[in-house]
Amino acid sequence: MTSSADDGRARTRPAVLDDVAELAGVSAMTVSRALNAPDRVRPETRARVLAAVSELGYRPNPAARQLVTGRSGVLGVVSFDTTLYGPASTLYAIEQAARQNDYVVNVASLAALNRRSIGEGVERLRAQSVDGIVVVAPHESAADGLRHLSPGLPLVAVDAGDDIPVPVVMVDQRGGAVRATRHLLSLGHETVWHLSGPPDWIDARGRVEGWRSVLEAEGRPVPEVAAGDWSAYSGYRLGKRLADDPSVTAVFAANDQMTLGVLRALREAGRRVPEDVSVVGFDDVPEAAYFWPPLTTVRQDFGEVGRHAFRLLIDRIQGAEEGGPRIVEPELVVRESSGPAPC
Amino acid sequence: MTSSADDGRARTRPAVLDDVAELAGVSAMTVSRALNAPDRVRPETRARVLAAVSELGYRPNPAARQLVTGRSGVLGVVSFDTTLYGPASTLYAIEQAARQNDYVVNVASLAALNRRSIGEGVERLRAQSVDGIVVVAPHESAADGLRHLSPGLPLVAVDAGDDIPVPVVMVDQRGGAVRATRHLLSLGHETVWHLSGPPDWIDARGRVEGWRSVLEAEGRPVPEVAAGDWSAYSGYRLGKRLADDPSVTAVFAANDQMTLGVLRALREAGRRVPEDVSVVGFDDVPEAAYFWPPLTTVRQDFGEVGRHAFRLLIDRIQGAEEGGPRIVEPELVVRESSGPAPC
DNA sequence: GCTCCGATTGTTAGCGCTACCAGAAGGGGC
DNA sequence: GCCCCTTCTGGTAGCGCTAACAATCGGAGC
Repeated sequence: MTSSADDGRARTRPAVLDDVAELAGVSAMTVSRALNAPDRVRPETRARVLAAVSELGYRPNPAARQLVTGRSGVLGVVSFDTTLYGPASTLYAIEQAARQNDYVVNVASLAALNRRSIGEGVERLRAQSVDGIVVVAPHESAADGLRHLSPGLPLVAVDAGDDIPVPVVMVDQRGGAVRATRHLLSLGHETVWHLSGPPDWIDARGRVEGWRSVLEAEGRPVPEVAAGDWSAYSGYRLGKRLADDPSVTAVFAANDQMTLGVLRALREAGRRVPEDVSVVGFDDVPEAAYFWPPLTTVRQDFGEVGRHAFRLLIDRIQGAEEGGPRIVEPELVVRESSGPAPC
Repeated sequence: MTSSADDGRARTRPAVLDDVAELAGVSAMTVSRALNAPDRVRPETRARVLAAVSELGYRPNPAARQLVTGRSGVLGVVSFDTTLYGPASTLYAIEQAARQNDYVVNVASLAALNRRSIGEGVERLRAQSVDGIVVVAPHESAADGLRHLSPGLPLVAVDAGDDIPVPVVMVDQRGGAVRATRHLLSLGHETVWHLSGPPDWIDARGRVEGWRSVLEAEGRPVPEVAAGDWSAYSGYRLGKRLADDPSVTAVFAANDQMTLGVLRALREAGRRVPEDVSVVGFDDVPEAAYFWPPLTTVRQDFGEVGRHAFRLLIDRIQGAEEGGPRIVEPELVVRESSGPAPC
């Protein structure tokens, strides 16, 4: 009865728990329970409460709840350049998984990539009291940054190398590169040239290692590695050099964008793919099947990576022990850019 | 003095405002001011406070602050599939702008696109009490969803059409399509075929309109529009049909991915680009310059879009009047996929 | 009939911070 | 010397919620 005035003045301020309690004729605590622990309240009571909730359009105030429970229901994702296909896909998968588990996701995209920026990203999220953080930054500076973080916040890293003190989800870059290189050798090529990503990126390194290990194991010549920056432009620039060398018959480039540049360089030099030169990429971006020729490449399942990262983080938040790294195996997708070595 | 025990037990719980106050020998209120309104505190006092803050590693509790101020410092972004280049770039720009203004960004990626999912995305963010929301979902269902939202939360839409009750940032899709179409006509082509995006997407519609308006104004035949789904595959499939029709000499596709598919279809049919057929895309994704041939396309400045959206949202949050829509003009980038009509 | 138990609801206190109002201290004007 | 005004600092209360305990009630068990 005392609130009848409220009805008159229409809804001037949003409803709070007490308003619901009053309307339902119960205590605030009961409303709280009806919402958070339904089976600790008699069904009729709960029905009355829910009716009041919906009549008033009540929304729980997360700040108030967090203040007392200490949990926010927010996860943070720190990532380098979420414009790139890999990070964007990983972020997306994390976000989907989070939603299904009633978490929401805060992002901190890094414009630069160095130890400081990682730390800043983490701090920025921590200042919002997220419950945990996924760091997606497969760069040596990230590994470095992670080693110097103040502890106390559940944290998971993606592709950050295995020598860091946090649980990690990794794509087996090495294995992917091994598959790509073996594939080319099995087609009869004498050896394989590699255009790598930036050497300070963890996954670029893994791909170089995998490629090299196969050549060495097979006793093949190991050509010098040229490093690009993941961009199609760098692939084009480095590809031009390879195109001029008639002994080059097989190229493995560190990602699909670079490969696109290589394809263009080869074409401009009049070398046919795959008749004269075979080309293999990495990632399997959605467009790769429509490159010309359709690209043989190594598919990374970023969705899987994101889901693992989420799971791992939740486990950490709930206090589980730190397990070993979760490894996601990439898969060779053979299309038409690779073929038998020319005679 | 009363806290000397704390030092002994090492840091068992995180420092709070009172701890800082005690260490600095001031009241909690003064600490709060030193941190939030530095010029309302004597410099020496502030220095003492800051020293105490850093000695204790104090971090303000955002939940507590929000509870009393009513503001969270969090912005929400609702977007469809942040894996796509456009949404990802817009999100990225918003995030960068937000960071520079001490906001953080909470994402809700939509897996499906319909009125309900938009509403759910907004509700999910609102339940976290974000200070405002940007909806990046250039789809008619978004416009629809936005019309049915409960009010009271600052909201800005990106590319959502101009008939909705929220401020909006738009790329002038029509203008971009006009430029692309005029460019092709100016090269001597009799008319231009269009492969559109899904017709329920606002920007797909704008591009169709722009294209059609030029043809009609110039009195050219208006070929039937075939609608794809933005994917390279759909471009390929529809492109095959065009490739079989020798009267087709100029194609404008609704985005760069679809254009990639078209290029492949043309090549498979033995039609040369640009000698036999000219092709123009839309977006200017980073790879477009490395397609074969390098793609003439219409560049959208997603960074600009994101920055505008952020600005607009902040203005709304601070209670500014709703201005007209902000329009971002796209720009034609001429490369080598378009050339003179064959004689 | 009385005790005891579980199921249900209520009461109290406090999470960490800032708005609001007071009070104290210092400086200028007469 | 006194008053007023500005500058700085402190006390009090309360934001909206839930943890922890207390209270109540109906019925089972004897």
